Amino acid sequence: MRSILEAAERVLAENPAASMEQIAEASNVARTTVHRRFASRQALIDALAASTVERLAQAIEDGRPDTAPPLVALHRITANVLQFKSAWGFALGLPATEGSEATTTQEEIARRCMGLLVRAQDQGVIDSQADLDWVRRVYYALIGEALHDSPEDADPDVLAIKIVDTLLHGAGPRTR
Amino acid sequence: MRSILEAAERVLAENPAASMEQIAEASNVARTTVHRRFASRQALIDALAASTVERLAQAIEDGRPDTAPPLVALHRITANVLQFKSAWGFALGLPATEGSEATTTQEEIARRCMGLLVRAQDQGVIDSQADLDWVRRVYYALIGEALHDSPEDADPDVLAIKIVDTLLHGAGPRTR
DNA sequence: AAATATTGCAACAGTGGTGATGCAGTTATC
DNA sequence: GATAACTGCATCACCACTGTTGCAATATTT
Repeated sequence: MRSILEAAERVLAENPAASMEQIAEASNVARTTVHRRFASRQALIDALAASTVERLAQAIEDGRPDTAPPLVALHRITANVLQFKSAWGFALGLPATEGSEATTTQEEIARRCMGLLVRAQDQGVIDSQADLDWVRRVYYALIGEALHDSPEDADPDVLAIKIVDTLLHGAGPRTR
Repeated sequence: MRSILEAAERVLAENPAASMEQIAEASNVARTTVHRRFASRQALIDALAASTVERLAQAIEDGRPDTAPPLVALHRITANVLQFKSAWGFALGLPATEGSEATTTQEEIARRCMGLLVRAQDQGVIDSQADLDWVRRVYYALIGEALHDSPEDADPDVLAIKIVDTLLHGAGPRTR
């Protein structure tokens, strides 16, 4: 059950169009068995997406987004998410069914993130004029980009520093 | 010929797994005709990717990346690319064959971009400590993100300002 | 050990896409 | 206007994937 989802993660990460056969093979199970657990390919994908996004939400929660000081939370959450995504990230981009559990949780995560950004803005960590929706999307993009080339080797904390620094100060010259 | 590629762009943008049939239909042509022009599905995709990335390179060149002042070039190129990508951007993410014409041109574009960033750094527009490879990827990501929600309506110049500003200064408080 | 559930295997029908071909009608070229 | 090129259409063989089922073998429970 869980092992099938794990195998699916691995296989689909390499080839999003992989067949049920390949997934079954990767989890050392007959294709029929997969079909017995998951009525359809879509059902499997939904289950995978839901399970993964659920754990992502947990990793974020561990950073205490609405109680820790914004900067601290930002760092901790970034590091947690990096670590999680580098191992399980693929399934988060999976095309889950409209209105599925995965989608709902994703939205919940976005709300959590916005809440954190609002607190950061209130405390002057983010410019008061900033478009927080844009900031959030940039934040997401930076995380994705950081993983794009430093998959295994890099220390999540180091990467997190880089991301938060870029998010807040950009690439322009430092005036201090 | 060209009209088929244009239709393919439109159709594949909505559904990357679209069939030759759907592409043919969208270009008001019989499926056989498509097959007569493009030996295989992959050949069509390669041609589409090559043609598109070629025009992107032109749009970048129009911004004079290695003669105009870095900030000016950055703005102009960003606006040009935004405009181009909002209309034709999808095909740029297409899985072209290894070592195809499209891939080569992509690399050429990346080199052009790096050259511009180096000049920007030399002139103090970008921090002398900055990791230019990272900056370039962040730049790409910002462009992608900007298009993600403002597809048609927005003025490319306004978006370009937002992107360059974020790239150089981030979301932190303004000290001026 | 007996009963139950789970699995692998083989086989099947169904679907949908790919790529090719022959032919007849249409369009462009000279 | 004749010729050559192109197109649509119908059809074909072929393949890969999905989803189902029956059955025998294997694990699990009790």
